[in-house]
Amino acid sequence: MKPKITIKIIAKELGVSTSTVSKALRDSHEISIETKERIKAYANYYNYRPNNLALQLRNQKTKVIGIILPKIVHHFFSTVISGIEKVANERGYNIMVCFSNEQQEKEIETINVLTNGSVDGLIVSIAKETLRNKELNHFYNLIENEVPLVLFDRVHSSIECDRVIVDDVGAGYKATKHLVNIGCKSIGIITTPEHVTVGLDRLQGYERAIKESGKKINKNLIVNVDEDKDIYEQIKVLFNEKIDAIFAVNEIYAATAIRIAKEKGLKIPQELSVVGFTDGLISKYSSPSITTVVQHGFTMGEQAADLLIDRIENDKTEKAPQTKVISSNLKIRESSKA
Amino acid sequence: MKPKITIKIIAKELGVSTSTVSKALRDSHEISIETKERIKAYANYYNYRPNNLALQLRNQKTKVIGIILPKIVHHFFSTVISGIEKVANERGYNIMVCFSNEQQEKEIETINVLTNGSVDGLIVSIAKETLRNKELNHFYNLIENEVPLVLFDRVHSSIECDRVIVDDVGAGYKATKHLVNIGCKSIGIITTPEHVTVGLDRLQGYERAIKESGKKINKNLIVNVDEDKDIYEQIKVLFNEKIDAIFAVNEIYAATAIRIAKEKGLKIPQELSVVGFTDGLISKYSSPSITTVVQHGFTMGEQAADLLIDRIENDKTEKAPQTKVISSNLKIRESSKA
DNA sequence: TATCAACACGAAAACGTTTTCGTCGCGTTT
DNA sequence: AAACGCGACGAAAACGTTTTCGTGTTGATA
Repeated sequence: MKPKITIKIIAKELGVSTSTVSKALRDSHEISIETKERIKAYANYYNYRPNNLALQLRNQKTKVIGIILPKIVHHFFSTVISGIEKVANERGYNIMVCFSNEQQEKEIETINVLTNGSVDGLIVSIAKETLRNKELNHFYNLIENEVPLVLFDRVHSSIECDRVIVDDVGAGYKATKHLVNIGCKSIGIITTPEHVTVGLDRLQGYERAIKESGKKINKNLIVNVDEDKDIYEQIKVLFNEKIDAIFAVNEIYAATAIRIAKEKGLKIPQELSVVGFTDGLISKYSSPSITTVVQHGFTMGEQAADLLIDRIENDKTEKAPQTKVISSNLKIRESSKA
Repeated sequence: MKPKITIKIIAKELGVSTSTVSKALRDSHEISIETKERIKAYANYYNYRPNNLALQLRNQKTKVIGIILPKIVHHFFSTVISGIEKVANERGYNIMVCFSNEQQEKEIETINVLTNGSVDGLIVSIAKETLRNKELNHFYNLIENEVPLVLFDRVHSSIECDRVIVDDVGAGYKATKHLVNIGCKSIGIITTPEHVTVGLDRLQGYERAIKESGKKINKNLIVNVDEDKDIYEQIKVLFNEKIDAIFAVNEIYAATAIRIAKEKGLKIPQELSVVGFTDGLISKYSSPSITTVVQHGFTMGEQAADLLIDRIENDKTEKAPQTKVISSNLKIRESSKA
């Protein structure tokens, strides 16, 4: 990389001091018109651009926000990034994206690296392993050190910071209620292990809707998928039960369920209705297209970024942490008959 | 954000100089054992971590690589990021991800921001608008200034830098050949506008395979999709022709074609075989699952990162630009009969 | 006792900015 | 003629490191 032109060089070449150059470039009234012209012309000719690092060090702010996600090859998460980036960009920030790969160790490491001056604040969705272990010290430390932090989607109530979440309970309720409304009598649910809060919440919504319809909760209709094992086989078990509907807490589970149903010769939606979660490409393009709870990931990203940047820039206003609940809605498609 | 502890503070508190603290923490032999112990204990107690910004400024390197992509809510691109991140992480780098949104203006702006000291090098996939305009000055400037640069997937031959590309011609050939082999007589292709090189290359492979099979190229069987208009309608036109197979240069086009085929009552693969590109979730989970050219995005990301970091770290070895061609292979699924 | 090496540490520069606070010279005012 | 003000610029500190080059003290050696 060729060395870039600096204020120092300009100063030396033009026989003035660095202060003069700096002031001239910022159009200070302290500098005479002629000198300003001379300096600007030179700077312009050599395409001078101030060095970011130096500015960041001097201003004690980076104008960068760190994002830590469990993974990225994932429609919802990449959509959120997209929303964050839009707002960040509008408000003059760049984003630095890192992944925890669902591992606590990497999450901790990444937080450490980023908070050593590389970013002004953090937007995080917690890794599964961390949620399972309930080892949240690295987050408590962030709070302790007053690092601007926004958690989204995968959050934890003991971490006192701004949050952006989906109304997962409500969404689970809506999805299940829809199935009840179209006449389904025996509704199964495919969800995550209990430590993943989003899955737990959606399950709660499911249970409320079931009870409301006057039925009891049947444990056999609840599948908690352990992603370390074979997903397909775990879901298949559900088909041993007599069911006429499935609510899956994500796209993959829904698509897998549909595949199994087809293999079993079940007609969708005539014999089995399916509702998924996350309005990704699978739901849209698979056939039958899948009724889903749309999560508005882009909006979540936007809100998270706004919350974070507000927090960064209004350090004075020690406002209490906010929680933004993004309401989800059902997009009804072919997999559940109207 | 609470002020972090610095070497200066430690020095003042312990009544020594900053040099001593710095040396002690790096275990220099110049410092006595006792002093080292004292300083380390103090630093450890207060959880001292060196400030990245200061290090970057001093070392004149950031250990950050910039990534500029046309978009992120896209299976292939997010997979590439994933590969880049893996290697970057292993080799001690962080990634800063930005998007051009396919717009030349934003691409230029982003390049400018990132190269003002924020990153040590750049991995870019060129925006469609840039390719259309053929305005590549911002890339020529990078080369001129010897900024380490790796282009992937969407490249341009006039930019002299390392590249990682798919053998798009070969992939297009393989896909079409497969259709020919299974007995298809009239094969349509759904591709991009001509300025997108990847689409053009795949078309070239298609044409070669068609000619090889002893047929003429029929212009009516070639659809160049303009993404600013309605994709569905443009693809629909192809169905006016008598076809028994379609090669689509991406997942969305393939899925859309399948949808239209189903609406028209065509059986897949009995009456129409379909081959897509990019082995994303749609291809895998849609039904029928779609035969696709798998692009190995993860590998591409890994290679791109390795090329870039090599370039960054071996500034001395003025090696000629390399081009890595990642060969793709066909994953045969239900949408094309064997 | 004078010399020298080794030891343990500090001063200062450097990375590239911005900003506060001089300071010099010149013209105007009383 | 002395005082004052102002225009135009420079010196220096600051952000947090690392590293080169001193320098003062101690103990051993000649």
